[in-house]
Amino acid sequence: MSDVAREAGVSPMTVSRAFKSDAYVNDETRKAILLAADRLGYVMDSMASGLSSRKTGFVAVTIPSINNANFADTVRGLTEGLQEKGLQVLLGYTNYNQEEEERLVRQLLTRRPEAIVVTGGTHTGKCRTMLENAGIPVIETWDIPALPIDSIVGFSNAEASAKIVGHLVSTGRTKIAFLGGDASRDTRGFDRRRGFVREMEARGLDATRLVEAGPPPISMREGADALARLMSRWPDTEAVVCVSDLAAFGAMTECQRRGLAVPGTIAIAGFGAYEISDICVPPITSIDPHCYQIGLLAARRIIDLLSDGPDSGTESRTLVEPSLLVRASTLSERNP
Amino acid sequence: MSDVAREAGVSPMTVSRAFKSDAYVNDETRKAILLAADRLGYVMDSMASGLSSRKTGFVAVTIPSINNANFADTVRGLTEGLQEKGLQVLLGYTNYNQEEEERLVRQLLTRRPEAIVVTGGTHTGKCRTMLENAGIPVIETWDIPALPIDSIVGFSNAEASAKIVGHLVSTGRTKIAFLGGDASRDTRGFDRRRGFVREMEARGLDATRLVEAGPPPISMREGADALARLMSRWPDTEAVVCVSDLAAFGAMTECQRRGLAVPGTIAIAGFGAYEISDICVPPITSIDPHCYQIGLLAARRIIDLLSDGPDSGTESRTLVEPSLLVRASTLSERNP
DNA sequence: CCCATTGTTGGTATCGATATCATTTACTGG
DNA sequence: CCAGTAAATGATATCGATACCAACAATGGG
Repeated sequence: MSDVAREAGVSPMTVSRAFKSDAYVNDETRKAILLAADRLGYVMDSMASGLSSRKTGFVAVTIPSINNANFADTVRGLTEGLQEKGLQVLLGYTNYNQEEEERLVRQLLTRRPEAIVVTGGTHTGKCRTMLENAGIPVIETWDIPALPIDSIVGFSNAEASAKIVGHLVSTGRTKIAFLGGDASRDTRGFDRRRGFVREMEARGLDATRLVEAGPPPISMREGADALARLMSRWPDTEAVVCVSDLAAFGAMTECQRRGLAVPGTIAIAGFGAYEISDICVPPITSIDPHCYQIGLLAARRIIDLLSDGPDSGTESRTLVEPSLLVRASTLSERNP
Repeated sequence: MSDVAREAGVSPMTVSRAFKSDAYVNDETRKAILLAADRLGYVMDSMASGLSSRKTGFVAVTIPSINNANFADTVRGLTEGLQEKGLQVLLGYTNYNQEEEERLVRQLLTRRPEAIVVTGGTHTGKCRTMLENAGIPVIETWDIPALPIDSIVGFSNAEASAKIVGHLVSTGRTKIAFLGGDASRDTRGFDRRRGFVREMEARGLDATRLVEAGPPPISMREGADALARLMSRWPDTEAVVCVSDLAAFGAMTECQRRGLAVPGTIAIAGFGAYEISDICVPPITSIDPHCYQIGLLAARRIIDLLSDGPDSGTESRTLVEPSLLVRASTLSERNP
C-alpha cells in the first residue's frame, strides 16, 4: 500500500481511504490512486484490513452437505443477501455430524467472522458454548429449536410432515409408511419422522410403518432399497412419505421396476421441492421449504443485527411457512 | 493471547508456540496453556496469525455454480485433500459468467490465499493477469487450456463427446443430435458440442442436429423443452447426446410423456455421472469425469507446489481420463 | 474580519499474532 | 570438568492495514 502511496504521491492513509467508498477523498486524488494501484497490480489485503478495523467481512456458514441442492439454495440466498453489504460467505460442511460441526465451528471462529449461520438447532455442548460466547450474531436455520442460541430462521419439519399426512388421508389413503429419518444423525429428518408419527396417531392411524434408510445423506439408491424393504414387510401399503425428494424418486424408480403403479397402487410424497420431483413422470408431491428464502432472510437478519446493535427490536424468530406441492404421485385413487 | 499467557504464567510467545504442533514447548507447559485457553474460552485469531506468518491457510476456489453435484464433488475432493495440511477452502461461484469470475477472483485475492483453483481455462484478460501476477500456484481444472496459466488438472471435454459418439455409432445409430452447449457462456459445454461435431464429421455423419438449450445451468426442464424442439425439427433422430445428465434426464421424461421408447425409438446419453442417470428407468449412458478425483489431484498438486517451491519437478498437466458408462438408455437396437 | 464548519490530508499508535534472535538451563562426550 | 548441543522460553520488531487525532485550506455567516 505504501508503494501505491509513493506512486500516487500521497500518504498511505489516503490510499487506504481511497479504497473505501464512503471516506473523505478528493475525486481526482482517488482517481490517481486507483490508477496507480492498477499500474502496480496492487490488490488490497483484506486480512490486514480486518485485523485493524475488527471487521473481517466474513460470515461463517455451516451446512450438513455441500452436495445437496436444498442447502446450496440456502447458501445462494445468503451469499446474495450479504453481497450488497460487502460480506463474504465462509462456507463449511459437517457431513451431518455434530462432532464434525464442533470442529468446523472452532475453525471458522478463528477467522473472526462477523456472524455465523448454522443449520439446525442441535449441537454438542462445547459447540453451543463456543457459539454463545463468540460475541457475534448466531443464526440457526432449517429448524425451530426449543432453546435458540440467538436468532432463528426456520420452519417446523414436524408440521411439514403433518401437512403431507393430512393431504394423503384426504385422498383416501390410511396405510401410510414413512421412509428415512435416521434418529442418530439427521435431526431434521428425524423431526419429519416424529411429525409423521404424531400426526398419524392423532388421526388414529397405524404409525408403525417406519423404514430406516440409513444415515444421511440418503441417496436415491437408498430410497429405492428402502422401498423394496417396505413392500416386502408391508405389501399392502398405500402411500409412502419420504424424508426427501431424492429418496422419493429412488423409491418411485423401484416401483417402476416392480410394476407398481404410482399413484394407482401406491402414492409417493417427498420433501424439498428438488427439480427432479417436478419433472419426473409422474411428478412427485413435495414440500417446498423455501430454501433460498431462508438464506435471504438469514442474511437480512444478520445485516439488521450488525447495523442496529445486538438487541435490535425485530423478532429473533423468523418463521418460513413450507408449501405443499400436490402433484400426480399422490392423486386421489377415485380421481386418477 | 496475552490474557492466556498471564493466566498460564508464561509469555505470549510461548502461548503462540503451544498452539502450533511442531514447536519446542514443554509438554506440561503446553498442557497448562491449553487448559488456561479453555478456561478463558480463547480461540486463536487465524487472521492475525496469517498476517504475521504470511500464511493465511486459505486456498481460493471458484466454481461456476454451487448448485451442481459435479462441482460440489470437486470441492469435496479439494476440501478433503487440503484438510490434512490445515488448508481451508475459500469458495466462490461465478454463475458461469466471466465478468463475475473476474470480480470474484479479485475479491478472493484480497484474502491472500496460498493458492487458487479455478474452473475452466477461459478468463477475461484482467482476470488472467491477476492470476498470473498473484504469485501463488494457480490450478485450472475441468479443462485442458491451450495456454495454461500455471498447472492444470483436467480432461478433454471434446474427447469425452467423441467417445459417446463412437459408442452410439457402434450401436448402429447414425442420426445423432446434440442438445445444449451454449457457445457464449459455458466453455466446457461448448467444447463438448465441438467434440461432437468434429467426431461426427470425421465419421462422415451429419453433424447439424444441434439444439440450443439456453445459457447454463441447463435444468432438467430445459432439457425436456429442447428435446421437444429437437423432435419437431428432426423427427427421425435416433440418438441424442446431452450436455449433462440433468438435461438428458429431462429429455428422457419428455420422451416418456410423448410415448417415445428409450432406447427403442431414441437413445439418450448424458454427461457427468450424476446419481440420477444411474437410478432412473432406464438408466442413462453417461461419462464419468471423476469430479472428486479432480479435486483431490488439484489438492495434491497444491500441496506439492507449496512444499517443494514453485518449480517442482512434477508435470504441471495432470490429466484425468473420463470413463464411459454404458447403460440401458443406449442399448443396441438389435439387442434391446 | 473572525470563528465555526466542512473537505481533505497526514502522523502515530495499534489490531493479534509470529519471525528472529537472544538467553538460560540441562545434558553429553571426550 | 568444560565446550558443544539441544530444549525451552522470552524480548522485540514487524506483518499491512485502519482508528484516531491533528492540521490546514476554503467557505460562509454574523
